[in-house]
Amino acid sequence: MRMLKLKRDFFMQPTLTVAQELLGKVINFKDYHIQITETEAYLGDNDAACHASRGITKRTQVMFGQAGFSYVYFIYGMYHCLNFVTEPKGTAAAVLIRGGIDLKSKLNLNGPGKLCRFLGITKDEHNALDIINHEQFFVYDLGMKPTFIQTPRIGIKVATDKPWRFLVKD
DNA sequence: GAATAGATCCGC
DNA sequence: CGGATCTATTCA
Repeated sequence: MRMLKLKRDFFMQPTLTVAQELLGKVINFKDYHIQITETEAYLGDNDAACHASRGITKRTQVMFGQAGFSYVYFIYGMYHCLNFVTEPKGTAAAVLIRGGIDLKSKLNLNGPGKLCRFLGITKDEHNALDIINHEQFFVYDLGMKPTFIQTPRIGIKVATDKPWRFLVKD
């Protein structure tokens, strides 16, 4: 099985491209291997649904940084959501990991909050990590190209006309 | 300082 | 549907 660790070049691509290409990739987090089945693209420029659309804050500053970093935010007082930053420094954009499959337990982690709870990802410990140069937290490619479908994004109230959600066809 | 809404999930 | 209860924005 081919196991190719993604380089920063991958995340430097346009965000919509990265969101599509991430499907079928595997997140290695400590001893967990999560195959990504669902992503959403968030573009800071002209995307009202993006946290960074109204300027830089302490929470969103990571999205303005370099591609290939993790962006973990805390929401609703209970759940964390994992994103990967895309685009060069100065451009706020990220891909939200909405769902995946744990390759060991075969659990279907359908939902960003669920996924992060399973992995034990927290904003305090795992935000703004460089996943290109990290021992226990990175993404690798198995060389597979799953067929996917494209739908409007979920759980937001604005910009729902943008079909920037991608999920692997079952 | 207070009020409110939000990229969520679970239990009743 | 309501609860959990953090973060950022808006209003006073």
